[in-house]
Amino acid sequence: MNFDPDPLCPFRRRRKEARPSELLDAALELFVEKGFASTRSEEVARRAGVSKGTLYLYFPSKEELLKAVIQRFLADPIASSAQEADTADGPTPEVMENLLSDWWMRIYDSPASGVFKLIISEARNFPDIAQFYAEQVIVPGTALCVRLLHRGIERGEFRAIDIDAAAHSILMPLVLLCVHKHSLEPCGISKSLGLDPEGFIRAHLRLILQGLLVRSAPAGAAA
Amino acid sequence: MNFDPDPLCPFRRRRKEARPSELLDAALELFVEKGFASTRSEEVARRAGVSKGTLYLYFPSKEELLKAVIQRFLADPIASSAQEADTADGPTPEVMENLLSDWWMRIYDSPASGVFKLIISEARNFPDIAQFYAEQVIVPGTALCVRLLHRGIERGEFRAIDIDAAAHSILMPLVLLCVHKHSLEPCGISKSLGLDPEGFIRAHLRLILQGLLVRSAPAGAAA
Amino acid sequence: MNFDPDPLCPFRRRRKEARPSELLDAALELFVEKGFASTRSEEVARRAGVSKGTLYLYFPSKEELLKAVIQRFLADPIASSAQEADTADGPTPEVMENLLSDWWMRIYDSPASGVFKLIISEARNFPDIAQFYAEQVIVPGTALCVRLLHRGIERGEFRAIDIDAAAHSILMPLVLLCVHKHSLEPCGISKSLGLDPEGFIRAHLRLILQGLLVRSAPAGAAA
Amino acid sequence: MNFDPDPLCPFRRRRKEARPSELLDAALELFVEKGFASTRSEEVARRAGVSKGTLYLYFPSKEELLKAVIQRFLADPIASSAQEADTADGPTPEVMENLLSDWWMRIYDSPASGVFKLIISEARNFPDIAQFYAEQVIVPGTALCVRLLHRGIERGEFRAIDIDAAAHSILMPLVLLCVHKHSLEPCGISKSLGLDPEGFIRAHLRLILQGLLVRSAPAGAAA
DNA sequence: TATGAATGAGGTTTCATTCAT
DNA sequence: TATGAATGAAACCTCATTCAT
Repeated sequence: MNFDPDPLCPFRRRRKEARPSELLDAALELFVEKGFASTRSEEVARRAGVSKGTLYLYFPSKEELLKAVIQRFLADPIASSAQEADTADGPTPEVMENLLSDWWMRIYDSPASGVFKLIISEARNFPDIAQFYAEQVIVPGTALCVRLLHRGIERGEFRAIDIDAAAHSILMPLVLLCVHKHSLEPCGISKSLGLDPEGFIRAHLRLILQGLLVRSAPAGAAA
Repeated sequence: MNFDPDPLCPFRRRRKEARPSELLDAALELFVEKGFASTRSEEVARRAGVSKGTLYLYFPSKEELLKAVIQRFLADPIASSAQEADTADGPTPEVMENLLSDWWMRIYDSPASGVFKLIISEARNFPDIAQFYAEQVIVPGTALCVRLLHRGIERGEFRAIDIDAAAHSILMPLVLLCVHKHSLEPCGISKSLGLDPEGFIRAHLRLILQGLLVRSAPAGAAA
Repeated sequence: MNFDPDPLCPFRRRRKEARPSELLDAALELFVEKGFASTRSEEVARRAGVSKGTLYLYFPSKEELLKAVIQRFLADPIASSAQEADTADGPTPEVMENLLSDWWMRIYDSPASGVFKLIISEARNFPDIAQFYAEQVIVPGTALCVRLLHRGIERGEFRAIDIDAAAHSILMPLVLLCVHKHSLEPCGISKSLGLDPEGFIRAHLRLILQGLLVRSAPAGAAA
Repeated sequence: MNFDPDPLCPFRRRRKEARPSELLDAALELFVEKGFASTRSEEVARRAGVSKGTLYLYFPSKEELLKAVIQRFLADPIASSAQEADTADGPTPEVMENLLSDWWMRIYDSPASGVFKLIISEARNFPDIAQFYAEQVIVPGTALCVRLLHRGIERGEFRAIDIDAAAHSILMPLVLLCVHKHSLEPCGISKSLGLDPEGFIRAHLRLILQGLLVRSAPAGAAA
């Protein structure tokens, strides 16, 4: 019944090879938007422009699709971009303020920002996802930050604080910013936060650098 | 007109009055643990020690149960405790370090800490919950923090920084700490953070107060 | 705990004895209104002014309640009143027009009229109800009608038609009138019928008596 | 733009197009037999030879299925066949006796006869069904009858009786005959009626035409 | 006798997954 | 490869019935 002599013309091949990616894009969007359990697999397929059955040609189950989504949107943009931060040069405070904010804004603006919300929501139902997240994001992300703090301390730019705690003080608001982008903001709660992300990130880093306390007055002061 | 014998013996009454609370406790646990959509209503009932039907005697639907959970665990422990913080006295840095960490540890230790994860996960599916959270938690929580910052600036203790941004720099890690308690930690990822919550909160607040930079005062000073 | 020295004061006794009747009234109303399956037993209890449990003190199940409803509203008003019709005297056409329409209007105006709808709806689910209806209503009702027709024929007032068929021609519209009262009319369809019941019944009987055809013309005619 | 192979083979298409009809047939049978509320949707599916889920592929809910049943079995066989009756010719009494009894026997013998019982039972629960019935059946059905009566009167064949009332005297027993076919008869009560439908219909129409009264013509006449 | 909290079987509906074409 | 009709397990919710008080 099928006379098609060329079952893989260039066009179809391109479509075919793009399918998994289109499905992953659609799945990320929907999983972040509605949660994993509340997203129907048919909806993912439809948003990717294919039918329900086709989804199952590429992913054996909805759960495997979730894992593929995490894999795809975690490994690439976060871990890879972390490396370039190490090549930075110059005074560490400037590196932190500029490079860190640029680095995170790329994450914030990318679809990967939704992965944070997704993982928070689904971690307990899929513990190996949590494990994967810890290894692929938390470890390299904090390591990047820790290296910067180390450098600053060694260079005499930073005080000798608790490096691990400081890394989290620095990064956690950035993570929550991504989370809010996909949870509260779509509900119109951005006003409550009152902050544009870029502005907040820079203000945040500057506050971490300088602290709240009034700078040592002419004569000795400060706690 | 009513000749019936006492319609509710003490025992029955006590059970009846306790039921909603027991159901809400069970529901919070499970909604936080597995997510709203993945929690079967019968499971909530069973954890509260009653049968499926009994749940529907007290809440007309699973969705209304969710709303009641949010209402119960948001209004009471978070918003109310925020008031006492205002009565504090003494140097603002100390108030921040002591009172703020105590205040938040009470939240962290209470079952209400799970509400943060729950709201992040469900906000987009139930936008009025997001609204409620903004009004009941974000607004009073940041207002408390903003008042403290104000006081510090007016007293000359704090630099004149962007108060709103600073409030978020202070609070967001505390929120994410609660979120992690219910998402990553149960998966055994607490080691990655490498920090006990109380220690981190104090270190975090001290970092915010003092900043990273070495005190470069004209004459030697600074801690 | 119960000090009541007189557990059956006159008032309570009266209530108690009235209970089954009140429950049957409420049950008839609701079964006719919503159908047996769609009526919740609690609703019956509430409309009778008692609680759910009390219903089960008087009737062992919802199904037995239905049977009691049928028994109560079938035996009494229909079968009993049929007897008096036999005592009538005078020209049979007048008896039919007057007595029959009075008799049926009493049925139509009584709550028993709803029983017709109820039985039509539930007969197949409860075949012994159908049997009971046939014995208690159809048989005596048609018998009454048959006797009247007999009398008219014997007296030379009526033509010698098929008596059984004629009885049904006479009675069926009266039955359907009762059915419509409880099915279409509450939906505002009375206008479509365009007839007040009393007027229709008299017109109907007169038509049956006189027929449609033009009365035998001066010279012989008619089919 | 669509390179997919034929999306619906003939076999699948035929099944798909037949499904709704098969489901409606099964639904009518069961709704008439057991009532709407007492019919489980799975039972409808099974009688149509499909599974529970398939039913919901074609009808969004049990209630919509009911409405589709009414629509299907009302518009087609009753209203449409009413038109042909108007094309009749010849003496009106004969038209009434022959055509009307044929017309109604077709209704009686078709599955649509059950719709009368169904509507009587469910009208109050679904008022728009009652409305639909009034518009689609009562109005055209009585209009057909009214036209016949009109013609008879204008031609001098019929006396000038109350046309609307007469139409109901004619039609109501026919309707109740259909109702009984699906309520009492399956319970074995046909004997009480003692009449085969066709015989009764003809006897009924003849009685309506001729009346009960003996022809008291000046000169001898009458059948 | 009367209550109404509690139960759980059973009904409606959804949706991940399969498979014939 | 791609489709979408079909399935049936499982979820939500209802309600007849029980029973401790």
